[in-house]
Amino acid sequence: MNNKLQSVRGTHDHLPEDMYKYNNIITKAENITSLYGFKPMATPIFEFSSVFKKTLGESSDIVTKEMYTFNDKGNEEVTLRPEGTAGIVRAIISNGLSQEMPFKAFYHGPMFRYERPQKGRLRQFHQIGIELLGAKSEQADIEIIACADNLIKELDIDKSATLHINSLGNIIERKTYIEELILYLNDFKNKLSAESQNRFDKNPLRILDSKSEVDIEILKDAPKLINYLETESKDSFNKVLDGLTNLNIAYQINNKLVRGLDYYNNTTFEFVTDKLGSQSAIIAGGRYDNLMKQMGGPDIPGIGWAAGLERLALLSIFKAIRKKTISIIPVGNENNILCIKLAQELRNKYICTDISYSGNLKKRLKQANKISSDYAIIIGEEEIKNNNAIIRNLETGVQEYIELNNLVKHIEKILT
RNA sequence: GCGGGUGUAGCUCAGUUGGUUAGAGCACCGGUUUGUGGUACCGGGGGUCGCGGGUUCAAGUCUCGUCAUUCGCCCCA
Repeated sequence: MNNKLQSVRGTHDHLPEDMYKYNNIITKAENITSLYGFKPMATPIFEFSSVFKKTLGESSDIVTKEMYTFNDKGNEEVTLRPEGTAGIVRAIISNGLSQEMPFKAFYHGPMFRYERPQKGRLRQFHQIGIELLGAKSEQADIEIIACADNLIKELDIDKSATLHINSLGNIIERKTYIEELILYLNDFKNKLSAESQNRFDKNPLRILDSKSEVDIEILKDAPKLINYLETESKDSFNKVLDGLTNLNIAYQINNKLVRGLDYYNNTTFEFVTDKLGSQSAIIAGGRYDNLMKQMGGPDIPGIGWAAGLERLALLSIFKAIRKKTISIIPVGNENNILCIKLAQELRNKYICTDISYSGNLKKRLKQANKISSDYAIIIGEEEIKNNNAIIRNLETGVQEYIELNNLVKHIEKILT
């Protein structure tokens, strides 16, 4: 195999079969989110780097080592978007849409992260997401999670996904908690795993979801974030949980769930699976009440989620719905014009029509069979002479002569 | 970024302790008297064994590097 020509590491070609599957998921997502009032929207694939640096957190892994950043010819520093939320929020500020709250956006498209590729983890991957701006109410949290749950059920992957939910509290509560956590962990600092020791200074919250057994053991008696939430945050979290219960959405409180992006607060959730190895999150999101203000816009709260298209696709079973197809087979070259006109007529009636380009009758029938056409229409000299065409059922092999004038109507009839 | 596995035809894989022109199935193309496909039979094309060094009389087989992929860590969708 000559592998000189290959796509860049961590990027995949989407061949027709993949596209059918991906488009199916995107269409379902668009339909379901529209039931909740989300409107489609798209932002550029790259932004000024500051859009991401400011929002994701200077110490986050995404910003420090995973961004595709470069200077363009005008010497502007730009970055291929590593996620969708920052761009949507930027667009809302840029376009003055903060007058139209609440604002509900649905988006999908490629994202880029320089990571080590693995199954379900690519350098160019695709996300589907929604963002709801301008709603502080827990109703928004509930609705958005319900929407994700709905999508998962629609894709028939609800049996392989579990909803994990947590509350990060507000900024002040989290700050107090982090201080306490550091105080507690300080005694064990040297016993922590190497990664966690590293996180100790950079982002201690992340130590919570360490998989190291030593860390887990140490964390057993660590202070819990939930105990540091004030009444307001606690009530809010309980309202969200209540709402989910009332909607029959099963969840698991996971107080170790800490999202890697700095802009989250209060409700944070993930739909996780155990079927994709270490890539467990398929849909993840949460509340980001400070993001817009932090970006220099008005003080408007937000909440949203993003789903990994490739991960959803790996979990879902999809069979493309094949449309009935007609193959038109001209015999000899004299009837080409007539045949292409006929094909056009059928296509105008929304009937999938294939017309063969070359070969003798045998080869053309073979071709029709290969693309699994339902019927073949054969038009040669003899047929023209008699003003008719052969219509052959490719499944049964039964064929009959139909007058050219009635051909389109006849085909419409047998296809229904 | 760290550690492990894998890499032979378009696809799935065989290739014995390193030894002559590298195989199979599927797929593809052609044929079985040329105006009838799917089945059957016959035939054919296609691989510098991921790439680059090294060891050896001799390497798909051993070794090193590299690229890709995959698993775990990390991170996350």
